[in-house]
Amino acid sequence: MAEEFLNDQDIALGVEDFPSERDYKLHCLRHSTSHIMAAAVQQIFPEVKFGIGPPIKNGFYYDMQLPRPLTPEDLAEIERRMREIVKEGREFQRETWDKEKALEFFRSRHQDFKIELINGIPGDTVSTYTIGDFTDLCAGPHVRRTSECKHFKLTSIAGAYWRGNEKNPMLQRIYGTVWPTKDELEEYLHNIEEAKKRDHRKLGRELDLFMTHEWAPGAPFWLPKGTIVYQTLQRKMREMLARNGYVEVKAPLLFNKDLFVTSGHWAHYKENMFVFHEDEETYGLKPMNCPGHMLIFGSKRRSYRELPLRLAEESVLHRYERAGVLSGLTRVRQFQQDDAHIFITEDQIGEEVNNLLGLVARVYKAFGMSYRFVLSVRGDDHSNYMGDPALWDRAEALLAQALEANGLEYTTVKGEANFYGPKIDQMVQDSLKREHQLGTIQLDFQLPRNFGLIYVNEHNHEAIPVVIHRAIYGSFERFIGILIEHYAGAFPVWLAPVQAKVLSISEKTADYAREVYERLTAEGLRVELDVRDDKIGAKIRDAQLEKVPFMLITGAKEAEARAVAVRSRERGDEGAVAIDDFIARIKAEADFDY
RNA sequence: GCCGGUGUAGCUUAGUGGUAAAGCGACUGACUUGUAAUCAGUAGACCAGGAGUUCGAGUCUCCUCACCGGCUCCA
Repeated sequence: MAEEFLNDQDIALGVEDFPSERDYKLHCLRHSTSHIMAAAVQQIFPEVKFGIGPPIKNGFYYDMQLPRPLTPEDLAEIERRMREIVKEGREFQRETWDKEKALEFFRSRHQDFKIELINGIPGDTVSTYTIGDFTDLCAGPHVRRTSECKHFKLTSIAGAYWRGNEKNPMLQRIYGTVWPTKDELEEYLHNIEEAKKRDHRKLGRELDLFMTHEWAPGAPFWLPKGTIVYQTLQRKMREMLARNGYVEVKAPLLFNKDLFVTSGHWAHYKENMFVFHEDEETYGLKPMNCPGHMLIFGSKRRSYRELPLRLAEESVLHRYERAGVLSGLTRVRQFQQDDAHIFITEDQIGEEVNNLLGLVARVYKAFGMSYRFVLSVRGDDHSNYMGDPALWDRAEALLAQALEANGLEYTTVKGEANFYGPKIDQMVQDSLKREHQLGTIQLDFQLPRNFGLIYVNEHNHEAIPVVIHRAIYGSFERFIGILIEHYAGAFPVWLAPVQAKVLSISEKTADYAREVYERLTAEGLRVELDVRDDKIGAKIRDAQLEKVPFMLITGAKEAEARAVAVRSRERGDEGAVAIDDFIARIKAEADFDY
């Protein structure tokens, strides 16, 4: 560890908790810059009350209560004062104080949040760090001097509840980023700009994939090109499920509230449902397919010989998401899932979850997407969950075993389980590295009991089935949103809304271009025709911006030879080939199954 | 839902109290083109919606809606 960099007392502090020295160094740098920001804010607003100011991925933030909302001009002024503090090269001075002394100190400065924090710290002492006239409660570690923190930028202002609880007061949060070198800072800012170009909301509009309208918040319109992507994903998934023992059903979208009372959604999920009244009855749009599938299972006497019974459904679902959380395709109110409910015996859980994890791996491999698994288990307060704690223990253990049996890395998160059971979620990142949940495998010991579901086992006894709720894409909407960003809009041939575009050199060869277009269309390919009175360069530019995989240039030479000059989206001019040869090639590329 | 911001032509933006602009796109015409933008012309906006202040509002105030960045919550 560079001794110049760190505070003497901090050199041994916590380094072993980090995967590398660089991570440790970045942690200190970010945490220290957060203190510098707080010191600058205190100069401008002496009455500020500080919350917490931790380092985070790529930067840091500090939460604070201020007399008025911050403006972008404030950020510039804070940055200016931070640069002064950096230039001064103030030393980070660590001290250990008795709690009494700390309480007195922060009380005299009306730092209510710090007092709350001190009271929550075990032991008799706390540590503080001082840079010049700014002293903060802090466990450390920090860099030696503020001059280490040169390459920073404040990035945004946001609101955040004190201690993350929406019943607590909302503080103002300033986000910033900081790096060891100027180049790294610039690279980081550049990468963010680049990532914004891949934003699915921007590309969705530019590529005519989907649109939204203020009269239907949270409900995307799928335009012709987006609908091709949507339906292609549906078709490939259906084909795979059909090969893997699933049957598809279509249940109603609108149900009497009694269904949801029975399922438990009325008690636990009503706030997220669209509910209305008709004929003195209360109805709800289904937010999930599971209750309908429970009715299908319960509609007749079932035998163990029917299990596993895998009911798939892609119906439209509605969830009332709070207005502030809607976002593009990744958080919507109306969507479809590649949903299925698998009814099994308790003995079949391990094998079924194993098989499912295999399907998941197969699908995601097709897109080359990276992901991680999260095992969500229940929290400490069992009253939030339905059913016997012993059943929960069993369910949680079975999911962990299946992950381990498949050699999959996962993290366990307490308190994230559904009210009816634990689950394995699959997380992926969008282009800005924000994480989203896609696939999910949820064990459920509760819902079948609520619906009184039974099957007759091999001993002619009645038994209660276990249900697995599962989706591989998650929702089509969110999956496509992620996929657009993953490919930056340049879909592979099998998924591309337009697989090839025929471009005529001039009007003289427009007839031949049209002939090629009709020939390819008749072969079942998705083709567009551009015979505008424009230069070939302009047509290529447009097709390239539309991210069409193949441009087929047709001029006099090609008409003569019954050929097309192929230009690849990725590789440029590939020369002329016979029409039939091109058809064979593109069909080979479009031939695809999970 | 909460905090902050934004909303001007299909898209990207200019316009800070006095007659709504530009580029791209669209349309029309000319050009007939060989691998990322040919030229010219035309049309297109009650400035998100509503209320108010003012002689006068895209511009100031208030309310509503949508969107963006976060928080909380979740496919």
